[in-house]
Amino acid sequence: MTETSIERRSGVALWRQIADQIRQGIGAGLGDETGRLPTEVALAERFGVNRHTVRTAIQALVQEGVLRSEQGRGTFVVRQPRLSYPIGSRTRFSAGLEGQARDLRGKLLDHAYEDASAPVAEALELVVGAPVLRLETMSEADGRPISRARSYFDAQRFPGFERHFVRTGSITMAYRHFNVGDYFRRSTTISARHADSADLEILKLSPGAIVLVALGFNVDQSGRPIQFSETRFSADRVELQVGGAGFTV
Amino acid sequence: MTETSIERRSGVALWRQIADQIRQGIGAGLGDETGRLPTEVALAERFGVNRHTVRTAIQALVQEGVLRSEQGRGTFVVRQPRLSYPIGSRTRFSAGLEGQARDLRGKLLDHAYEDASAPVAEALELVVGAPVLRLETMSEADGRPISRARSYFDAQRFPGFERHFVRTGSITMAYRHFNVGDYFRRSTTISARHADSADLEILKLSPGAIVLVALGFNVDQSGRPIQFSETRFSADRVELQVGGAGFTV
DNA sequence: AAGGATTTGTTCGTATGTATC
DNA sequence: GGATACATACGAACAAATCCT
Repeated sequence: MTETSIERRSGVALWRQIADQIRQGIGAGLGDETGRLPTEVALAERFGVNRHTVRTAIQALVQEGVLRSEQGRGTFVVRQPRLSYPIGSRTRFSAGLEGQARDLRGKLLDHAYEDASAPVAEALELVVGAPVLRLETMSEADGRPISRARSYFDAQRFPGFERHFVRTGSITMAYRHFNVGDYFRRSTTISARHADSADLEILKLSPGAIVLVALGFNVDQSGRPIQFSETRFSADRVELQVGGAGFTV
Repeated sequence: MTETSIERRSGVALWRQIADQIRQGIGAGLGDETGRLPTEVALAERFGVNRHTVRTAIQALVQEGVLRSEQGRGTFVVRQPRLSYPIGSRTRFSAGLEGQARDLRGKLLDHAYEDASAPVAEALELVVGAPVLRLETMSEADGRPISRARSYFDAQRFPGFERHFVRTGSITMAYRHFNVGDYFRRSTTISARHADSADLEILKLSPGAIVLVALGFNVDQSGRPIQFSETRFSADRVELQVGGAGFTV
């Protein structure tokens, strides 16, 4: 379903283009049943480049944890299927990924009380400058970084929200302390871009990696906005699932 | 909401990274109300690079049609807001983008009758090797390439489907000739990756560009699968919208 | 058990592209 | 525009680990 091709003088180094193609190819079943890649010489011939260039690409992917090289034996795919993250009216981090990973956890990286900027104020239906809580979080599945998120909450309605989140490790549980028993995802807007330096560090990606960006907008049972967030998923580790698979749209 | 950052020794030339950031920044409102970019000197300072490097980036974007430079006046954004493509149970190309562009059209690039591969057969609930129709299409909004898609249909249920599509320019209309009055999007799986060479050519992208990949799965009113497709959207031109904005989830 | 073939790992040198000043 | 520094890519040769006969 994907053709291989390399563009010279494109501003993107050949080794990076090759690394990207190999990374893609893995999802499409590159490598035989044992997970073994073609030899470096074969790959060099196939891409029309020197063996060194292929080696640089492979080293980047080894660094990333996608491949594993063994002298004398070959280079092998480290099997790590992409997590499927459900998006729908009941979107929640923990509930969606259960069964796909043994160890799921959310971490609070940072938090601050700020004055709402125009887009944040509009999303939360507050006035510009109203106090809001900004939460910087990240999530891991079996030790692999999956996503990072920046979320905004009405600081007057949810004072000390971050403490409840830290104690329970869950947004859903933290809401309970403010009598929000249930809540819904009103809308999600999905785009994609290159990872910035903060993404690279937090999600442990290599330069040039892609992130899926989901702008989410949650409301409580009465339809009042309670959360506005931007979540960035590592595009190599996650796909977003809308509908199907027996969950409520 | 997005930090600007440039990575040296990343395998991506600085001018390309800067071009990517400017392209993204345009969607986020970079440039003042007249669409004028900061001066080359200011941009160079902001990105921490030499002015020549910024010039190379700008020249690439001018070539791409995103910017326009005028000697003595400045560099200006050619306004082209990102289209918002709704994804839900009633996902249709034409209906979703109405009002966002004046001229919407779908083109048939290629078609062929083939034997179903394993994943296609599974999605359409056919046996492996059953005859299927493969359609290669693309779509444009006001002359800009928006997406390309590869779709599979049960060839026995929809013989000559491609002719009806060519005549009407619409999948929805083509279904009518086979007594499928209505149909639904059962599920959509979204991922992102670097554009391959076919993407670059068909969508008129530059190397290193990102595509949003949506694996979609349509069923008729009785719940029988009727279409399986992979659509690739230019991530710079389109965002995907799930829920909200007054359309049925 | 021995040795040749295969495959990855390392080290030279050279040319070109990218970015700075 | 020209000089300089560094990253990228190529080519050739050899070392080290593994596999197969």
